[in-house]
Amino acid sequence: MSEIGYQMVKENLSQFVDLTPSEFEKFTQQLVYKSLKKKEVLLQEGEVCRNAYFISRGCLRYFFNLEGEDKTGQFFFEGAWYTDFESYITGQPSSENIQALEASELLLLSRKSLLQLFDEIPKLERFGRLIAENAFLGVKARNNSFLNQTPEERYQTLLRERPKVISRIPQHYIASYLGIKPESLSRIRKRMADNT
Amino acid sequence: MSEIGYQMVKENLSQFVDLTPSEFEKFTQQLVYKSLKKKEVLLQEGEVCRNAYFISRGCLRYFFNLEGEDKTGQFFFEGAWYTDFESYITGQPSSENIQALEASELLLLSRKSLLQLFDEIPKLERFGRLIAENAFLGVKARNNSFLNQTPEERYQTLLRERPKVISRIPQHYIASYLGIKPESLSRIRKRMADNT
DNA sequence: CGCGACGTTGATTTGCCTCAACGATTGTGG
DNA sequence: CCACAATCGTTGAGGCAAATCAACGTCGCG
Repeated sequence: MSEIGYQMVKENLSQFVDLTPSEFEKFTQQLVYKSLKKKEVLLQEGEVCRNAYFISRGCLRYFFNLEGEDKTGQFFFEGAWYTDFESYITGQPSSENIQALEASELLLLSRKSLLQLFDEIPKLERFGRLIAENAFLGVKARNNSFLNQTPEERYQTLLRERPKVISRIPQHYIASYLGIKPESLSRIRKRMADNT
Repeated sequence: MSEIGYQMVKENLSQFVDLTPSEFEKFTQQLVYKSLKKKEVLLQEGEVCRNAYFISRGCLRYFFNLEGEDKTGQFFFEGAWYTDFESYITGQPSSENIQALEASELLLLSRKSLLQLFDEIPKLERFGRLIAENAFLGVKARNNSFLNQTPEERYQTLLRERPKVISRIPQHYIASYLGIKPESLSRIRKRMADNT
């Protein structure tokens, strides 16, 4: 594991739980390094998601493939964890796809390793719970954005609150995330530019 | 607590965790009965959601109020638990409203009581975790419905998978849940009837 | 260098929204 | 218990935003 990745995991964990150096060591020993090329697919729908991914560099998205069309669920950047919880926890095949949008470096934590760590370091359960709670809040916020906002408003929220998405993600993926077509996002942007 | 409510909680709990009669007794002793009239509001946005609600009779919805208009997040029926997790856990003011859509009977479990029960009956933590996991899956499924389906498809899914919603919830609330106006739902129904 | 991916623009269609009106049903106060 | 009012669902006309289909320029990568 790279020194930088090591440091990033440490910072991430310390937000949730206080580990001694030796406990932290135990944690990192379970992590498996994986590098990904741009556009490489990490998990295909139908496969079981056996790992949680810590992104030490790059970014991921998860998406659905419907009738040949991609629908982006969410983007994740360096410093974050992602996994398909449902598949990870239950061992059922995943219904989503996970893909790197940039050349990325990941640290993989298998379900098996995580459960073992829970045994060895009980206070890690707190980490597990807080990660799950965060995931819940994120999904619910996204829900509310669909319920309460128009596509244009969702785009403006993105501009305001997640500049990384705007600056690093190709526009047609953003459209797919907003639930509209690339042409429509192009026109929304044009409209907004005209009204300035 | 009514005998029926008692039995329903027992059935609910037994899906998640195995309690001895005396443990179950401890649990039920913490529950507070509350009855609600049709349309009565249980929690207003801005208030802290201090209780989880077990619905022993009737149904609830949670909704947002935007510019005088209601946007329904979800419906819940007898036999289910609901609470605004974010507010319940953090103690922050809730941004949603909770309302009974029928005359309902609830059993309230305060955050304080729950934490105390976790201490007394450690295996209840499992119940807490599973409830949270279920909630997560529910929210994510709803997310996917917005991302992957048209309003008409969402309505058809509802028809197929949640007949209780169709038969017991007034149509304009269903429209608000689907993210459309009552007039549009009426037209969708007409369209579907014509194409039969 | 050439090809494919990406973003833009135009013309047209489609589905939902808005505003308005109108029965039917529900609920309430006298 | 009835009469009236409010709520609810439906329908019509017209507007608007996104989808669709098509074309085209640019950029990046092999």
